[in-house]
Amino acid sequence: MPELPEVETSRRGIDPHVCNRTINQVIIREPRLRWPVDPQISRILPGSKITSTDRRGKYLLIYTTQGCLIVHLGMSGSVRIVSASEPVRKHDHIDIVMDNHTALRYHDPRRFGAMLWTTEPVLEHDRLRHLGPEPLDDNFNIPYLYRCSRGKKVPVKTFIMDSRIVVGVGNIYANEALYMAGISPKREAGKISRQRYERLIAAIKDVIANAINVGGTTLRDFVGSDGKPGYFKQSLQVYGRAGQPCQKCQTPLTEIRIAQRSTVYCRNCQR
DNA sequence: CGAGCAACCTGCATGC
DNA sequence: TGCATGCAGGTTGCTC
Repeated sequence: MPELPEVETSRRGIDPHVCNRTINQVIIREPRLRWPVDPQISRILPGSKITSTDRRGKYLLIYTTQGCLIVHLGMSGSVRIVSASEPVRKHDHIDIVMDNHTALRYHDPRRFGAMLWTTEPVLEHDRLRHLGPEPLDDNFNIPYLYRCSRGKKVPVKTFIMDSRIVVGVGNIYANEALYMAGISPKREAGKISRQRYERLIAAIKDVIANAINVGGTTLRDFVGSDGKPGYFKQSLQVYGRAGQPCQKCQTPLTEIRIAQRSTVYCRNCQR
């Protein structure tokens, strides 16, 4: 479910419901996420106030007067605002209960996600320290990406999915951006010209910005109902379309695996 | 050091 | 109907 646009959509959805609320209780039903949830937070957080939310890559940041919760949704995680009395479903692992009897409820069947706690400067946290620039930021630009790519032997798809290079480009958007840029996902990152990286950067910024914008229109549903945003499916050009004709040249789209991830591309348009 | 890949989990679709 | 298999939007941390 969650790539960067979904995380941003979630953040925007919960923000007005959590900011300036005081935390009454933290209920940890299942601490075994990607990393164990610090049991101390059930003691520390009650009484403190949520001051703001932010996002770094796919990490959702919830700042409080005592420290910061760093939330990752993994492959299957979601957060939503519920009435604190709403019955829990399977995989509702954590509730942050607030003073108006609502709760921020964390749900994650596969438990690849995380909820970390820090009282240190957040961006220096071990999980965030090594992250590359945000894809929509101006410091994700041609000189930067071109320089990073030199000498890299990995396929360009693996390269742009590396969070040390740029954050937030997951499997879906990597496939889409490479299609938009006309670059084969298999091509060696270090052997791609500056000009072609220019196209690729534009494509990455475009696909992510569009997904965030569309996500915004279904924001209320997303938060209220726990449903998938469902926005992207219509606009996807290659992901999940193996065998179907390329929209530009009608060649059937090819599916291969790169670094164990499903990769779909047009072998005619993408070189 | 970089590159490749197994591992962490559950749910769901598919095929026998 | 039941069971085995393979796949899924992410990331870390092993090996070589």
